[in-house]
Amino acid sequence: MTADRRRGSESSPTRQLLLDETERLMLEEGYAAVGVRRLAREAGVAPALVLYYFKTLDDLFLAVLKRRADGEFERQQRLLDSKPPLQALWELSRDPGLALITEFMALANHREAVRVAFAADAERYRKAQVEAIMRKAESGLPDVSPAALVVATTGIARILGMESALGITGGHEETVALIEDLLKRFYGSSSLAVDHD
Amino acid sequence: MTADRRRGSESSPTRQLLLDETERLMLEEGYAAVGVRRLAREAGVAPALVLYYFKTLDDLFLAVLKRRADGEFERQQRLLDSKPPLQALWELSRDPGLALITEFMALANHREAVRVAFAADAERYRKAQVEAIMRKAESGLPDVSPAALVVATTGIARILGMESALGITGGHEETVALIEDLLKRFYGSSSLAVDHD
DNA sequence: GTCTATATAGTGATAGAC
DNA sequence: GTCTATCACTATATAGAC
Repeated sequence: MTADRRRGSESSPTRQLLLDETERLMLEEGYAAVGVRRLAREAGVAPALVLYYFKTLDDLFLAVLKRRADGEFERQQRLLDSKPPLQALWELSRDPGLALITEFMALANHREAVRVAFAADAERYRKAQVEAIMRKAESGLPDVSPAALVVATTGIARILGMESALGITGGHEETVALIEDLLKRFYGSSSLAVDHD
Repeated sequence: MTADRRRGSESSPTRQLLLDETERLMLEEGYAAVGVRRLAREAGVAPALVLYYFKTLDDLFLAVLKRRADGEFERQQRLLDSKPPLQALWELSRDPGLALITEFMALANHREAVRVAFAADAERYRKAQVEAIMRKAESGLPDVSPAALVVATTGIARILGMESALGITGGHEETVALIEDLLKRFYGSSSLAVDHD
């Protein structure tokens, strides 16, 4: 299973370094900044070495996506179980660290292989989120579809993040206040001070 | 004012054709498919002619954005005044024709000139939307910030469109049902059957 | 207003030496 | 596992003929 799409071992330090630098480049300059030569320069290796570990750029992006998705899924599950799930979701989706997701969303529009993998991950995450809501459904929860709550909550959080990145901020404060007020009403008035880190 | 960024008259049929083909390419294959050679081939002209009308690719994208923004703004204002504004906004933001906006959003991440112009347009649209809500604020409207309602309504609609384009559909039906139910409660139970065209 | 021809630089990817 | 050298192709942009 390791034979034809990739050379080198999965645990190779160089390979990990290339994945790290790819994530950094995507976050700091966008996915378009990631190329064989540029990535090699950032990592301090020869361009051909990038293609030794990742036969194509698709393979590189897919590897970044996979490493992220696995790690983040576990983090999500932990948070979903540690506090009211909708509130956990709101905080998770507003985490600036999730900017990489936005970048992958854009990338998915232009690379079919990434699109397929990204969509599969997104559905997997969403399924787990809906299940967490249903699992912990308490009396305070309104009589609406858990799936709709998940989509609306994460969707608004992500739109706010995307717009902010473009310098669009009109109405953002009011929207954050509205959502956090609604969460407060759903879950009672425990502190909702969101700390991102 | 026509001198140094562009040659050719603003009403030139060839220029209009290039703008049309750019929009079509962006919608069908994404902004990355738009280049001097490709666009020229699609329009059936020589590559250099593209650069005769648009000195740089930035100028081309900016011209597409401007032509769209002007036309759509008028359409938005008409719809905002012809029916309950939040409902108008929901329908407007779900119009598949707005997929071009998503493409520009992605493009804005990678072209500073486009980012600035796009952000200015977005703030202008949002301002007009909030004003329409306030202008027609009726008894049925809930006691929440009009700006928050605008951001949430348009944001959810746009996220649904973006996800659909990637093949992510989990929870979408439920979300549409939730929003349309809320709109019904806000505005009474007049027909909400959405017709996109 | 439209074209050909070209300049300069970039890209992803491969072969093969070490 | 890492390198140099190179292939084939694309990019934006310009100069100047018609």
